[in-house]
Amino acid sequence: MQNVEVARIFEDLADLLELDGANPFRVRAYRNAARTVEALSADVAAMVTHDPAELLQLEGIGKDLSDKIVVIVQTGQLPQLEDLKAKIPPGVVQMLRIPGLGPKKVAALFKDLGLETLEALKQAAEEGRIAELKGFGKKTEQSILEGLAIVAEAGQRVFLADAKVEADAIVADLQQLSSITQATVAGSCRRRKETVGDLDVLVTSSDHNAAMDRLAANPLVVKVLARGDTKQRVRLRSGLELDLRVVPDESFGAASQYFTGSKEHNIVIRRRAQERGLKLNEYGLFRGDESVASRTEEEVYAAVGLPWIPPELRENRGEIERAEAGQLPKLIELADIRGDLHMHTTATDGMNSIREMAEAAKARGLQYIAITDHSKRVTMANGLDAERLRAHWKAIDKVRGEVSGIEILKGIECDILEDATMDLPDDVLSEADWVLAVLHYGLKQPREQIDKRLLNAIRNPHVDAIGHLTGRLVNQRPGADLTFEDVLKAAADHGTWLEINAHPSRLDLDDIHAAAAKDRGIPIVINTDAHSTAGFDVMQYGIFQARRAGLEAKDVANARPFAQFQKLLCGS
DNA sequence: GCCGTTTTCGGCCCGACTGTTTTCAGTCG
Repeated sequence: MQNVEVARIFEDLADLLELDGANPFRVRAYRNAARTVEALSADVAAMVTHDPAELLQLEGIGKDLSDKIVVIVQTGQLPQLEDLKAKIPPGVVQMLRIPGLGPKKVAALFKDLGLETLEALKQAAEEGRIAELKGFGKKTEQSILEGLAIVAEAGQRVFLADAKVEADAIVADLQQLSSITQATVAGSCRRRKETVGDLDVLVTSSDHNAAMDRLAANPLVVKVLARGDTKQRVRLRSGLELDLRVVPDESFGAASQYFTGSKEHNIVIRRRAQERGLKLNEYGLFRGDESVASRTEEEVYAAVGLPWIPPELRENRGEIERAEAGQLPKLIELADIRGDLHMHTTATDGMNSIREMAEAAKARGLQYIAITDHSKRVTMANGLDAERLRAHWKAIDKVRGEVSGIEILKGIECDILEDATMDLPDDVLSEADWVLAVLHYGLKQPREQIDKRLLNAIRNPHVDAIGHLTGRLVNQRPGADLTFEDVLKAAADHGTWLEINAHPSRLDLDDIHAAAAKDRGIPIVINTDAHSTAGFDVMQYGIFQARRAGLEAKDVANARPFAQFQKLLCGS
């Protein structure tokens, strides 16, 4: 039983309780518990086995919830959830995904009209039966039909990389308007979450109509969904929805803080304000009617007794306590990166030659790279056997002689096979400058076997680092089931490093795992996994992920100059 | 359901917008 599975059960239970009309604060307690469990690097299943009383130490977990976690871990399910599932059909829960429909309205549709599926909902809306329901009307009925179409075609969160491009373009366009004095992206996009559900853009202007008209006229916008004095919501061509907020110039700091979130972070910050006799909203921090702070985020945080907290950390996962103690990390930046230790060439499934990759890396200011083409198991990518690999390394030697000003390591991305052996023999691996071991196949094997494969690779003296540890693909497939704590301990013991793969669809390690690795003193490498010279562009997303994990330059091996990098590599 | 040197009961962040309403509930972020 993985933590995410336990969290999922609490989330499902919260949804169902909400539909059942439960006390909203009780619902929140379940959602908080889900968050806590999901953000935990330790295994709750292991805690149950070891000593269930440990669960009570977790934030938002009391007697009742800790008992429920024990039941979930021991039986794989929760009777209370099963009871509610029997009472409320899954189609009713799906209705919650329709914009504008919350628990109250969905409950009415279910109870008063007996609608149990999205199909039944559509039919009822088309027949005009919904508008007749108390609290509903023609407009709600119409928006349900539109919402159903949206849920059917997409509704998924999009990669940060895609969302950020659109948000940045819209901000740049708004900045062209002379009446707009300041503009910024806020929300989860500013926090650099790996996926983004919608976009938030904040501007300061004395003329809210001009700002909203400008956004409405942007070619990326297909529909204005709502418009008031301070807020406009639009749908973009990509399907993403974007909220524009217009606030007075003097409120920019308070509004940035407010709209950047996260919700959980802001709840704690506002509680701190309350404790100081203050009230915090998007316009400022107030004592009575008097504004105490509002112009900059720094002012707002200072007024509640904290230093400014970088957006990437604002998740209420300990950053507020660290800020209070003066222990916020100095987060790594893109400019700190000196090397890239994972990339492909035309020898396997890359688009560019060794030389082209080396020159492109050098042009971006990198001091060293490792060429890491696939090993033979990856037949689809024309993976290298020992003979071809040795020839490839000879070709790298040749380029080393031709391209100056950049170090090129002879590397390999070697598969860890399903039987827990390496795809290439030790004598070949021993000739490499850099061995990145990875799982590509058999990701659905049972946890015991995945653990065995990873631990074998970590203990192999020729393996320098494990690449994209879990093999997860964001929004597409979960990672392999593994005992993360055992993997971390082994990596720390054997001096094996762990990669943050910067590709927007991988971002593996995730922020929680990367933070746990840092705590163990395991060096992290942030690599692009570039399959072309343009592939180097994704480094920024790896940096964002590292920042959300609280990593500093000193935690990242390839943020070191080459001599120091090599020294660290030899010592490990 | 959780939490607590103000509390073991009574709180639990805060405001904008919409639609269906004649003053507000529901939804959203």
